[in-house]
Amino acid sequence: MKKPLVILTGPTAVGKTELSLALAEKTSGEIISADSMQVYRGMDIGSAKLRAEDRRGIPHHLLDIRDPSESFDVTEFVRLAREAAEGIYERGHLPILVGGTGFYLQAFLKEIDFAEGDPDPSLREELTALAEREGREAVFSLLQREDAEAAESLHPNNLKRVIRALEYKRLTGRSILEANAEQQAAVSPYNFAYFVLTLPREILYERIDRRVDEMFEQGLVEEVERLKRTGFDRGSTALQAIGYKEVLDALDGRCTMEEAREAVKRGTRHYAKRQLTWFRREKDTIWLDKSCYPNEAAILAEMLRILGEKSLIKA
RNA sequence: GCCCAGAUAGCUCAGAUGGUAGAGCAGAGGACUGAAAAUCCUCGUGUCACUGGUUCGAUUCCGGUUCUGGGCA
Repeated sequence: MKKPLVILTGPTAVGKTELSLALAEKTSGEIISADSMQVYRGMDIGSAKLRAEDRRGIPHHLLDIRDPSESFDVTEFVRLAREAAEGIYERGHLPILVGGTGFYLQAFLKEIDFAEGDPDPSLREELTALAEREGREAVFSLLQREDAEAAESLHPNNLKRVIRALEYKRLTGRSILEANAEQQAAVSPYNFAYFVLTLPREILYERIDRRVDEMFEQGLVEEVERLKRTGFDRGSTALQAIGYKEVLDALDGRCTMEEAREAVKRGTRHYAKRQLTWFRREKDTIWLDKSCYPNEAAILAEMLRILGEKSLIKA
């Protein structure tokens, strides 16, 4: 018997968090955050993290589990999310994965095996340096020599992926393509419902603009100043976050705060677009266009109906 | 009112010594298997303001009109 699992995702600012609370209440669910930036403590306003006092007593897992100076990646996410899910099952509750990091959702859902090919920081550094010195093509040609097949599937400019392919090959002696193909065949061990909440692009972009303005009103700049004081390392994963890197640029005098605000809006729009591309490609997704329902209650009713149909909850 | 400079893709602008035009940004589509809020790829026809003239041919030259900046009254 497969274990029940609900996924609630969608592009940033579509309203996942709000809906997730009502859903959890109706299904005796617990929420596992699938958000690569909400894991960081002190990054609250810019990551649109639900405040503890607004969680209505519903358990939220994988929020605030790292310092911004620490790294975090999919494998850790999968490990921790699995642990959290175990506990939820033991309590007789339903795990609800909520968040917009599609890669994390996929890795958890399909239980992608990351046993082999641990990252090698010194190799990454070396190859990055080589790219800076001689160009990305130089690194790419290494891959062509060592794993021609993988090279063919990658664009020479996509340095991160080229490095990873090279790293995997050198560490395991196998092509990353081979490993990926194996994982691709994986069947999810879960009985799941994968909801993708969406909105017409124009409306979504308006919501994004509005939300970014709200973040600034709520003190995003102060939040970044605080992080900067406690050591916000320019190389850290946390600094890849939209909203943080732009404000930091402004604080460091690289642009005006007004320019930073526009850059945050633009970056968030681009991000939402990328998320939609990702979700479109995922199989077995259930799309819910908010603009097709009169209100949240109607969407919730539809979700509950589907969950009942799939025997994820008692009808 | 006069003088000068502009008027070209949603925005900022480039350009052809006359053969109907191109960048950046925005926007759209896509990829993604240990950095993923990251990383990377692809996509540009628009009455070249309007109107006369010169010309085989004008968005490009000349005149006028309108509008927008700036200056002088």
